[in-house]
Amino acid sequence: MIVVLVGPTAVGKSALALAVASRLGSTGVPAEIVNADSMLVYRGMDIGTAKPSLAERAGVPHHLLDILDITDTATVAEFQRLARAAIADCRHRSVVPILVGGSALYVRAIVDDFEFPGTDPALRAQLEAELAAVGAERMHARLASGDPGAAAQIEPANGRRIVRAMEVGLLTGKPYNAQLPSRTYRLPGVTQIGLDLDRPSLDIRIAQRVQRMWAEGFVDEVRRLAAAGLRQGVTASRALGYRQVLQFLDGQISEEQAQDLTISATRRFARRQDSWFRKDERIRWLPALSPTLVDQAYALVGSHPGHESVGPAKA
RNA sequence: GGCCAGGUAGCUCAGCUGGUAGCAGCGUUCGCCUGAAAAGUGAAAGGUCGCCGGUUCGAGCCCGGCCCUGGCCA
Repeated sequence: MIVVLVGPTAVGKSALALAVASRLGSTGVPAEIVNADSMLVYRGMDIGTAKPSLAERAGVPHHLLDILDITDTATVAEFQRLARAAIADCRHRSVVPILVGGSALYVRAIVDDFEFPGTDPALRAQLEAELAAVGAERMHARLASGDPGAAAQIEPANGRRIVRAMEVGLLTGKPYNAQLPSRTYRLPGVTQIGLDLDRPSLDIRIAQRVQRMWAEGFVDEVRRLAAAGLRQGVTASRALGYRQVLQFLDGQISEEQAQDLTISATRRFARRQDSWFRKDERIRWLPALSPTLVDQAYALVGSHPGHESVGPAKA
């Protein structure tokens, strides 16, 4: 079996994962946590990502934390490979993997039938340069002439997706399938648990969390990382909070603005996460603030068939 | 008490010589998403234009009075 914990930022996924892991452990079922978060993979990005501390992870092994350098570019496809390997590894050792993530695309890429067409850095760079020179509208028109189906699915202003569609087209010679695959698990015994919290409460928690980050020295963390090349990191430099603090360090905005912008950007992100997860009818939702949350989660996990044995998983 | 500026969308503001208020920014709501996803993108809702009266065919815009806010002078 495999447990998947999803939900917007700041609802308490990490804490619940630890609690469920130790609960399972106490009943003789070892469990380990597999991170499915695109920013927790970066070494040195601790405060701003609310990464579980070493002390917190002491009892439970965590996978896929601190595996990339700030300047590396994280990608879904790569993450998919690593996470599936980690899950397979757990299963071989009869350990229950608990996948924790806030990005539906990442989670689905790991757990669902999901295949990514290849990529080519040089081609990508060339297309991106053209996009920058010509603009999204023109690129969209070009896409439309070669692959009308994809163009119809992609917004004319969405340069990012246009470039990727063109890249795939040039690489495979086939039209780009701009449709997401159906929601079907490729792994057996998946229990997906979502943490639910009303907007006002979540907004408050987000604001408090960001303020706490500042109090814990977030700005210094970013300053250190900036010296280590954070600005060169394509993905890392865009992380919530890090981007805003970089703008502050560059003198574009005030520190107070950086904090306010971080809060509002995080709120917006939480909304996007929400609309993503709400569509997945396989998720079992639990009230995030319930005093019996751990019991409820454990009940869902424990009742799942496949508890006793799991066949060799192919990943 | 006098002078000046200002009171327009939840917030910050724009507004033509008076002719049905702005594709405004932020926020909110809803949607899209296959190698940057803590990314990228689309749409919608929302206003008795401070209050009362006057001029006018017609006033957010002109006139008078009042209320409120900020600043300057006493």
